[in-house]
Formats: sequence, structure tokens, C-alpha cells
Amino acid sequence: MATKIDETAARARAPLTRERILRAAVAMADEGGIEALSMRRLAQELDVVPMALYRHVANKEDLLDGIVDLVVGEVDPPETGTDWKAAIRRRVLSAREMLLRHPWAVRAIESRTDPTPALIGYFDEMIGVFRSGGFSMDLTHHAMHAMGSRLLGFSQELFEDTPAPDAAVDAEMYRVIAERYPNIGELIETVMHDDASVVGGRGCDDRFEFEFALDLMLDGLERLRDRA
Amino acid sequence: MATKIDETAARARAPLTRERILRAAVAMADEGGIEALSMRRLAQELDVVPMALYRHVANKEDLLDGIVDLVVGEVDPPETGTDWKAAIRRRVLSAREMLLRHPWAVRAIESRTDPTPALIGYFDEMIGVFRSGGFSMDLTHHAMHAMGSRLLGFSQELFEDTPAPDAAVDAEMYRVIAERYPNIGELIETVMHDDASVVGGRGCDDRFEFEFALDLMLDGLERLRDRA
DNA sequence: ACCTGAACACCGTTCAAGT
DNA sequence: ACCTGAACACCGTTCAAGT
Repeated sequence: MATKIDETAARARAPLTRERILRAAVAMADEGGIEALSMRRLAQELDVVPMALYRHVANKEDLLDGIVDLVVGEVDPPETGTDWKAAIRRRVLSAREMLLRHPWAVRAIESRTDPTPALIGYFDEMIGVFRSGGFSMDLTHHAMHAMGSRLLGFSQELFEDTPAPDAAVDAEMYRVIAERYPNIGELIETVMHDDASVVGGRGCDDRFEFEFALDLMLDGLERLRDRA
Repeated sequence: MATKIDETAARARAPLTRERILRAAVAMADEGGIEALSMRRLAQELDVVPMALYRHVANKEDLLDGIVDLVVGEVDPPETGTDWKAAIRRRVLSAREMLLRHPWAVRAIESRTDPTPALIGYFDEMIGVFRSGGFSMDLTHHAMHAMGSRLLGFSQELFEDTPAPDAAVDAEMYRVIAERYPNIGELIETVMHDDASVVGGRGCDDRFEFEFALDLMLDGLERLRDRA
């Protein structure tokens, strides 16, 4: 009887739309990572036969394009009426928050071969802010590239989610690391020490580090603009 | 008879080793992208039954760890005896060249949940260069984070491989883009114009843009070091 | 003890057979 | 015309049966 009601509810559910599919896909990726998102599991989640998805989505690539656009759309539009620096700063931090909400998004975006509409719009608006901040088109161009590049090549969030299940195991691990990688050992020691005051403080203050990099870049760009 | 010789040659081939498997995997990813790399295709390429790979590799994750370490190992070690700025600069450019040789590497590295040994070593050496350049441990820490972050959130190589098969199609596409995205339109126009002298010049000089960002960051870091 | 074929539990997508 | 079950060509990996 409960089953009967459930079935009725399922059948009465809103009809399948692209929107509904994309939202379910985002939820699925949020929950289990991008590799947990499959057409078949998605169909199951929506109480629908796998092939039904293909009426609203050309294929899986199209689905990925769709969810990328959905989450990029979550980034706040740039504020108008503030100076360029504050506007860029706010927007970049808003983008960062979106990426924290959807940890799979970076890789999903990087896997797109063609830029999606929302992505293009995002860049367009960003360029606009630089321009109205008095940047030449040339400098704006360089600025956009600079803001997008990862200078170490690899993301360095490598040590962020090292779990600390046991202080003793942790200490032993630290000893091993420090022996083989003296510079990292010293760095960890410094960060740990500075961090002693913070409650449960281990590792880095990611938000602080991100803003450090952001301000370094923005200050550098400002200097270049004023020099010209 | 040719078949007979081929079979003999195949059987006489070097025995399966982890090294040989990893090298073949890198070659396969180089050729067809990371999604073309499968255990089964790899085994086929090595004239071996799929299960034979599992003697040298725990599973596919282990294989990916392995090829990440292999390509990270291709990055030149930091020079000693030069100043910190030149050493960092050279090494980052060396890393960039590796990433251009292996376009799949960025995503592969980002998909690793735990840092691999070569990755840890890379960071350790980089930290060492900053330290011997007179950077405090604190500033070194921030510098490492700054060099690793992507401030636009998304990589911006989005427009780089727009093909130019037909000038007329290109012009039409440009008109459409410029109408909808005025700032990108203006940027493209500027870049195209500046680029007129370059032979076949379309799009950005990626190397220049990368060095622009790198120098912006390094100059900013130097200023911070000297201030302290 | 080592090796490996078959099998399992998945994929994305095609296509022909149903309504 | 629309929908969908079965099928196809793949995956990574387990496991039991072979040597």
C-alpha cells in the first residue's frame, strides 16, 4: 500500500524536462562526485527508463555542458557602481564559493572541448569590468590570461584534506615526511605552529590563501594600469 | 608467414614490467586523450591478456598514479646557483612544457585523491628555492598557494583552439559573438589587429601570456619579500 | 604457485520492435 | 509518431578453473 502510494506519486511527478534532468544531475554529482554521475543512474533517480533522457539531452556530453552552464550561472553577476577592483574581487570570490559547493565543477569545466554559453558570458562580463576600470584592451587581455593560469601547473590543494584520525599516526607520518621532504616538513611545522590558536586548526586557511593570491594579482595589475 | 614472424617478435618482446606498462599508458593518453586509456586497450597494445596488467599495477587508479609520477618526473629539477627568481621561472616554464606535451596531465593530476611521490617532491624542491631566496617560511607558504591557484576558477584556454577552416564562416561567427558578447568581441578585434604582423597569427601568444602572469606573480612576491 | 578465461556488474548509445 | 526493451560494444575487476 505504501508502495502503491509511492508509485502513484512517482507517476504524478512533474514531467521530464531538460531543467529537471540537469538539476538531478548536479545533485548526483554533488553527492557522489562526477564519476558517480551516469545516464543510467540518473534515469533511475528520476524514475524513468534510460532512453527517456535522450529526448531532452543529446548525449552525455550535452548533459555535462548543461550542468556546467547551470553551476556557472550560480556565480553572482558583477556589481555595478563599485570600482573595478572590488567588483572583480567579489565576483572571483563568488566563483570560488560555487566551486566549493560543486567540487566536481573544475574538472567538468576542463573536460568541455567547447566553451558553453554561460562560460562565455562569464568571461565577457569580467572583461567589461576591467574595461570600465580604465584598463586598455591589451592589458585587459593579459589580465584575463593571468587570472586564469595556474602557475605551478598543478593544483596545490594536495594537503588540504589529509585526515587527522589519530594524533599519534599523524606525528609518525609527519616524521616520515619531514625526513624525506625537509622543506615540506618545515612548512608544515610553521603552519601548524601559527595555527595553534585556531580551534581545531590544522592545515591552511584556504580562504586567506586564496585572497592573498587574488590581491597580489589585482595589485600587480593596478600598478601596470597606472604605469600606462 | 609474416604473421608467424610477428607472433614470434611479440613473444620475444621484453617481459611485462610496471615501467613498460606505464610508458605505454602515457603514449596511449598522449595519442587519444585520457579517455582513450583503458586497461583493456592497454593490454591489447602490449599483446597481453587484460588480467596480466594486474600483476604490476593494483588497479586503474594505481596506473593513473603511476603515469602522473612519470610525467611529473619529466619536469627539470630546479637549477642551483642562480637566484631564486630565475630558478622558479625556469622550473615553472619546464612544468608548462611538460603539460603541453601531455595535455591530459592536468586533469589526471587533479583526479588524484592523494598526492603522488613525484608531486610531493616537486613541491618540496619548489619550497626549497623560495627559502634559499630569502623568503620567510610564512611568505613561502603563501607564495606556494598563490602560484597554484586559478583566480578565474576556470581555465581560459577556451578560445585557443577555435579552428579557422574558412575565413567567411569565421567572420560570420565573429559577428554573432560580438553582437551577444560585446566585450569579447572587442577583445578579439584587438588581439586580431595586434596579431596582423604575425604569420598566420590568430589567437593569443600563449607563451607570452603565461610569462606575463608568471612575472606579475614573481614581481609581486619579490616586493613582499623586500618589504619584510 | 602462477596464470587466465569466463563471468559479473556496470557503462553510453543504437535500433528495431512495439504501441 | 512516440516510446522503450533488448542488444551492442565497450568498461574495470573478481574469481574459479586450469596449468
